[in-house]
Amino acid sequence: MRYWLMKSEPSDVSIDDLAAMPARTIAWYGVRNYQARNFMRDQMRVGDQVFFYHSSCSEPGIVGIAEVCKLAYPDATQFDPASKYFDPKATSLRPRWFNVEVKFIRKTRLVGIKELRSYPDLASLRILQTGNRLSITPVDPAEWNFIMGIL
DNA sequence: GCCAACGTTGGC
DNA sequence: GCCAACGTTGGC
Repeated sequence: MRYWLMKSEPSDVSIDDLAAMPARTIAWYGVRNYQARNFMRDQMRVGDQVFFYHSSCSEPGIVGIAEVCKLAYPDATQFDPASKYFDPKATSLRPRWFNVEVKFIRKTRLVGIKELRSYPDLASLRILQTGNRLSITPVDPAEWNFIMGIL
């Protein structure tokens, strides 16, 4: 089992939005970065644990825990001309984008990016590295355990 | 709104 | 394959 951190803009999908979904699950649609796609398509397995992170907002940081509940499959929005995620180069025979589905586990207190940066134990956390913009990043077990310990 | 740090695109 | 131009991310 692996650990991940997944960013979402709360104005798009917040942790509360996830908790309010019918089965408390959501398709992680809209990823249009190959590295992030590859993590979902090639490495994520059902049961992997996820830190849910709010980005591009007034209080960026970890806000909850989720779990991968469905393996990657083609992202439906790439085929929808009305979607902002439409990709004219994608076809059903050759889909370009994939998404997993995640399930709400629980909310946590807000662990802001400034606090995350304050812990030497988290110095190697991927999202804290300069210039890292990946919306999905792996989290080392040691990093996961450390953060679980400060929640 | 700014801007650093990317990733992608497309002409050559 | 190179690389300049462009678009995006995301904290501040």
